Parts: sequence; C-alpha cells; structure tokens
Amino acid sequence: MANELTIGEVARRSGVAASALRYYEERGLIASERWGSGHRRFPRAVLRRIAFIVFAQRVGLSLEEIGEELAQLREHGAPTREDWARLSGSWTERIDERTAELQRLRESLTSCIGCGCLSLGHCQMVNPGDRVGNRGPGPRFWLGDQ
Amino acid sequence: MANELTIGEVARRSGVAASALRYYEERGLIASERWGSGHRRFPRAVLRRIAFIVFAQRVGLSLEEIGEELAQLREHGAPTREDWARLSGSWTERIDERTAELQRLRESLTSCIGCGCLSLGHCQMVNPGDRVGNRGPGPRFWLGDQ
DNA sequence: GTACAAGCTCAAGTTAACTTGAAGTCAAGG
DNA sequence: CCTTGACTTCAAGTTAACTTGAGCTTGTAC
Repeated sequence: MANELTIGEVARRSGVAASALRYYEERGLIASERWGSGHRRFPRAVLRRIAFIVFAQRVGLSLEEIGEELAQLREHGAPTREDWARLSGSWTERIDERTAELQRLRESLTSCIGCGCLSLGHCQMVNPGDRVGNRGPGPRFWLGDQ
Repeated sequence: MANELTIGEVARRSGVAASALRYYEERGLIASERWGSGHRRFPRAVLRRIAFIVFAQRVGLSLEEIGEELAQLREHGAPTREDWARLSGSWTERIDERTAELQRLRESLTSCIGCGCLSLGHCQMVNPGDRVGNRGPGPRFWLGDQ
C-alpha cells in the first residue's frame, strides 16, 4: 500500500467525492503534492484532515469556519492538547445549544398532541408572532428566547 | 385592530420578511386575498400557518416537505387529532435521530480531549475511512452506522 | 502498443431559500 | 392636493457546497 494516495484512493477511503476533494484543496482545507504529470498525490495524513472536516460539518460548521479552525491549529505546528480542548469546548457548546433547541421543539410537539393546536389555536405553540412581536423581529419563540 | 392584515403587519408579527412571505405564497404555502388595488390582505389565521412553517423549518424540514404536510392537512378541512398525532410522531422521530447523532459527535469530542486524537491519530475519531472504507462509500462512522 | 480508466483544468450549472432592484402604483395624513 | 411610505410585479442576484461537462493528458493492464 503506497504511502501517497491518488485522489481516487482518498475518495474511496474517505467517502468524499473527488470533486469535493478538489474543491477543499482549492479552498485551502487540504493540500497535495503533484507528480510530474500534474496528478495529485495526497499524504496519508490527509485522511485525518478529511475526517476532521466531515466531523465538523456534521457538528454544523461551515467550510469557512472549518478553514479557520484548521488554520489556527496549524499556526503552531502540531495541535496541542490545549488547542484541542478549546475547540472541543466550543463545539460541545454548539452541540448542546442545538440539542436544547431540538428538545424545546420536541416538547412543543408532544404537549400539542393533546390540545390539537393547529386547529384550536389556543396553546403556546401557535401564533408566536402575536405574543412575541413586541420583542423585536425574528421568530424567537422556539429559538431559546424564553 | 383589523381582521385582515397587510403583508407588512404579518411580517412584523411573525418576524418573517415580507419578501419571504411573498415567496411562501408563490410556493403555495400560504394564501391571501387582494384588495381592489392588488395589495394582499392576509387572514389572521395565516399567522398560525407561518408559525407552523417556521417551526417545521427548525425541526429540519424543507419548504417542499412542509408544503406536502400542509397539503395533507388541508385535504379533509381542519386537521384532525390523528393528523396531528401522525405528524407529531414523524417529526419527533426526526428530532430524536438528529439528537442522537449530535450526542455521538459530542461523545467523540469529549472522549478525544484525553487522547489528543488530532495529533496522535490512534483513537477512533480519526481516520474513519481506513476503518470504514470497506463498508461502502460515505463517511458512515458518525452517521449512526455502528 | 493500444485501449480505457483515471486524472487534469476551467467554466458553468445546481439547489434551497430567499433577497435585491427597478419601475411603477396605492393609501393615509396633513 | 401632495407627499411619503407601503405595496405591486418580475427578473436577476446571492450563498454554500458542490457537481457536471468539455476537452485534453496520463497511467496501467493486456
């Protein structure tokens, strides 16, 4: 098994399409060397990087944000444990926020089974605008604003 | 307070931009009547509908899917309790799946603080491709596939 | 040595969910 | 009556994250 991988091999191993890999390279998220022919060859470590990218995407980060994280990590060579702890902390926070929102939504759903909100319109799930409109724009009701 | 609302009033009360409301109408998610002048006037109940749309979006449905749900509900006039229960069930499922994924991601994160994955590359968070590549394409590791 | 699979670049297309802009009409207050 | 803000339509623009296609080159297996 070669120590350098072609884009096709990386695609198969990572499950990320070759076109996406080229796009990531263009955005500076991953890097490759070239054969004389111009064909890319990726260091095996790129798989870790791609794993990182995919993971971060599932957490909800944009490629832009992921790029920033990667850049910060690279600033002082190998990422330190503190780097990782900081990042892990902020991502965990993000996950927790989204989870909390989902739980609020879930509760609204189950508590509304009983009252048939949609038709009756008397429970707090419906008509949030009339309740909330005076506290600034945006559908804030399910967004954590009380 | 009038019983019919202008688009501006609806926008203020719902927190959804007027341009978005026009777009929803174009997609058939909401409806309005018109003054002789051509200006829209929305029935007050549109606020419930918009609440429903915003809610569903936060749950993770596309406008396409939301449109289908709304169409089904409307099929037999007012939504019945069974309609609501069915819908509530499928949305709850969806919420639970996403929540579960977030929890898997969260665990990977916290369990990785200790090992410094990113640099050491020996824990299960990194390099999922080499582990998983032989079970078909796609970054399946965090997606619930074991 | 010849297929043909895999790679390359570059420009353009795709999808969702809107937003923006132009050009014009309408409504309400003074 | 006149101004000003709200409204109208329609076409085009926006953003993210890619994918697709054209046209061409390279690597590999027989």
